[in-house]
Amino acid sequence: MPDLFSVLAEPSRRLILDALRESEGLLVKDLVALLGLSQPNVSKHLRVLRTAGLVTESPERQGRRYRLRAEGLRDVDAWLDPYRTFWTARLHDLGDHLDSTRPQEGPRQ
Amino acid sequence: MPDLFSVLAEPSRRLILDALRESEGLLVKDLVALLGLSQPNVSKHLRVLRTAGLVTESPERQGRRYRLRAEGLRDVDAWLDPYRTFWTARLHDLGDHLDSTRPQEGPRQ
DNA sequence: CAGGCATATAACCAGTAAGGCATATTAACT
DNA sequence: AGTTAATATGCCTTACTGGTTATATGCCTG
Repeated sequence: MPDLFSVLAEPSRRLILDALRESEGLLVKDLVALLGLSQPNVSKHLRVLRTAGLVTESPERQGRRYRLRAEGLRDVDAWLDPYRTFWTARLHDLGDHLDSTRPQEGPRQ
Repeated sequence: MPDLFSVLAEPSRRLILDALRESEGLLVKDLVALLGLSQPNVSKHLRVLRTAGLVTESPERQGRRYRLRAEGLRDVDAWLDPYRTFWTARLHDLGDHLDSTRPQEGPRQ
């Protein structure tokens, strides 16, 4: 129910996503250890993320493995899109001073 | 001080950005009329957006013109980037089954 | 210089959500 | 079944923030 941006507004939540992105699946306890957050806190955040479609959960021998579901972020990407064309236009106007602030840029589609 | 995602988490704020994106500059009163929000409310949001570097303000004959500053969104784009590669990879691995399963966002598992 | 717009700011209220602690649930193992 | 490990949930408190109303500021214009 809460929209994607609100979900991402929580720093801890982004940390969780980052962690999951780099590890292809983690147990709650791993996240707790990794991020130094309390277990209930992590569980709560995971729930929000799951509801938002940003992570998936699957039962495992000892615990539940959470994995990133990056496709959930496509909506953000989509929202960003019209703005993106905007700033590329700008870029061209201003003479790439923008690029210098950002090493490797993967060109948008 | 508040991070970009928190700023974007506010629906009204996104509306303002959208409006500015499509109009190349608007006065506060225009935004008020356009979005049906109260003037102080709009002003507050604009301040947040300005602080976040998402809009610029310039004095005008009768009022202040606010313009979109899309480059401010590059950080979001940058954050998204590693995830983006992720989902393109996935897509390619799984043979687009993701796309088909995502007409309107499936219920939670 | 007075009056009026346009906008910002201040003070305040209310909803909401994060975090902590305790407890419930579930699952494996013995 | 009893114990333990892993995770989820409920309750409570607290902090933050959006929204409103009222007021201040600044700028034109007459």
